Amino acid sequence: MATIKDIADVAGVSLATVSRVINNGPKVGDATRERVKKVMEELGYRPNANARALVTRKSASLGVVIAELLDPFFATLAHGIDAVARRQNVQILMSAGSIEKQTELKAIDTLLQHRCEAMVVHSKALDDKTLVEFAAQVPGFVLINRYIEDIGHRCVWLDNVAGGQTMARHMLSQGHKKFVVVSSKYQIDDPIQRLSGIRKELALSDIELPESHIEFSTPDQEGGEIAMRNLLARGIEFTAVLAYNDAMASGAMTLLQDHDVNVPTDVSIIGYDDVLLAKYCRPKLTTLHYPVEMMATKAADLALAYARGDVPDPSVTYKYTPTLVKRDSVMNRHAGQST
Amino acid sequence: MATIKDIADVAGVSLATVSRVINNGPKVGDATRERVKKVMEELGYRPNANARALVTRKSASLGVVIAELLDPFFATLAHGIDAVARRQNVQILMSAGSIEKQTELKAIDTLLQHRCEAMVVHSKALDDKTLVEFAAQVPGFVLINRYIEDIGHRCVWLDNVAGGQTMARHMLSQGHKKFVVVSSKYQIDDPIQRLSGIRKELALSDIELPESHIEFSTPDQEGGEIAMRNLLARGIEFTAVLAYNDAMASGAMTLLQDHDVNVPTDVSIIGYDDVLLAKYCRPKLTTLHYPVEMMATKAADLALAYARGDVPDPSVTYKYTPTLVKRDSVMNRHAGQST
DNA sequence: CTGTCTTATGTAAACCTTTCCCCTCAGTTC
DNA sequence: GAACTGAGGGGAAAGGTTTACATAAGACAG
Repeated sequence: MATIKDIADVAGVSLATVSRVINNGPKVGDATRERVKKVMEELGYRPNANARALVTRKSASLGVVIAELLDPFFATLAHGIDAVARRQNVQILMSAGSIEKQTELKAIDTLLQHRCEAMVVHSKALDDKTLVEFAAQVPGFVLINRYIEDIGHRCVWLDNVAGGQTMARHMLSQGHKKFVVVSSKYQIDDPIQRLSGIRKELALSDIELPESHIEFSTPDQEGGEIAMRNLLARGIEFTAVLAYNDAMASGAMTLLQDHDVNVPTDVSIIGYDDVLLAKYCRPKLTTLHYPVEMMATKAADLALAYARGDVPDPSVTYKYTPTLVKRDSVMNRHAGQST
Repeated sequence: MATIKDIADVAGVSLATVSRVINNGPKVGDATRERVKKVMEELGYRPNANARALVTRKSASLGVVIAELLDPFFATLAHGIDAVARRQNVQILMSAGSIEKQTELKAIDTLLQHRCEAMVVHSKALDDKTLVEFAAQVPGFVLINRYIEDIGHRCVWLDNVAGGQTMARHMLSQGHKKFVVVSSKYQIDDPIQRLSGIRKELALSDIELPESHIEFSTPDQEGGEIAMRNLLARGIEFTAVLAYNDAMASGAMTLLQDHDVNVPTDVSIIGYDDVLLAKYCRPKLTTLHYPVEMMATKAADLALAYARGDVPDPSVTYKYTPTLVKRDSVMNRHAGQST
């Protein structure tokens, strides 16, 4: 593959001049510029990104660590980041972290080996200290879906407690009094916070949520089915199901329907995330919208800005709040119709 | 960040020796090896991937070009590739091509700038010639979901004609005689081939498929709804819907249900791809399983193997065939029950 | 015509690794 | 004891680019 030197030789100029042309630098005569460009074209020249990164100590790439590409939630996340990367002409280095300590660590490490100075990281398995250390090393290290106070201005996160409250409040406003919760068995921040929000809100109405009314399972459709089966088997009476996410909600709903329990007439269900699935299950899922794509682009922009050395307004924080999306899986028990 | 030179100085050895330790090379005494390793540990040394790629002309990374991260089909594809990358200790460089000529071109170009010598490319917008040229330049250039004869041994693809035939054959076997097709409006190979397979199979039973029975729209749920709405508006009678993919099938199904048409009793629907959604929607979708994850890992393995200089058996080709997955969206009109 | 600016261009060092080739030294072999 | 062997280790070039610094040529004022 042609190098800058080949171009210089053919065009009869020095390496420096070619480099200036490539980078649209100043101090090059128009005639020379054109000639060099023409030669580059002819030889199919492509700058060597590695050499460039080596000498400039900048990588023109954005590292991304997410849990799991398969999950539509992360796919949306990746999509948002990709949009920014494309706009800013930056290559994405992607790794899945699987919410496992070793894997997440290795993913970040590899990114570091590439001297990637902007990264958007979704980490649930690593502890605060480790992440703060990485942040100290990498100027454009941005955390998504997690808040750590020490590096708060580099965290783009969702208020899950408020989310939990909103879910519960909506059900309460629709006249529901008997609740069960279908939660994730992975005890990372998210389910814990959402649950605490739920509890907080229910407490305001003097409703208690005994442990037996909460079932933990894998945060996917199958997990939702299993959790709901267990709840049913336990003979608990309820009219409202609060699910950890849309997948679990959908699974729970499927299982109820298989047991001839009508949704929402007999039992109402609310999800969380508002992924595509929410619109396409039947009945359509009432859920909380997680503005993940917006957050992803924000995180990517932020990472790239920090990497460039820009200092975004340090007073703003990047906390987002989920919003209620009313569809057809929740019924108003006062009025007797779904809302 | 510490460099090899720092390690050498502290450990009191030469650069060459440190390099040998890093690469587990020979010619290093046990004592020295240990000492160097210890120093590397202490200094938190991380090899510079860029410098390494520059000097070795190998990049230890795998380029991936896919259409669109949001699409669960591509998410699965990416997931399969990621598994291989992780196993082989290779970093993924990911770009979305959006099925647009310029974008796909640019994505590949960027990969090339990184001197990525293994890439898995999903391209629908670029012509054969362009791709063959790239393949000539990049040893590990592998095409997924596309077949080009000149580089047939570097294509991992699905037999879409056979897929179309299977869809039609299944519906015929269930006693269906009145067909409509919901296809993609993007006239790339896939919908054309699937449609031709359908036609071929129907012809065997002397059933014709007039143009008015085919509706083209975007290959997503909304497109499925729109297409079905148009078909209904046209007043066409049918009992079998053959959809371009699961998303369209699901959209079409939703619309039918909204019009009080029962699936599968009144109308049977078959999808294509067998993505997660097929299991989530109600009734569960009978569909063709596209072994995309298996194909993705195959493609990634192949790309990496070619990049290493290995020459896989040139006599084998990587053609896959979709298989029928029977769920609940198709009814047997002979027996009167869903199969 | 000399001196001073500008503008266009060239030279060479630096970025960090890998690897080829050379050197040294201790132990073997005859 | 000379010649050889092999292991452990070092020196230096190479890989492609950017950029600080140097240089050359022309423009222009005085």
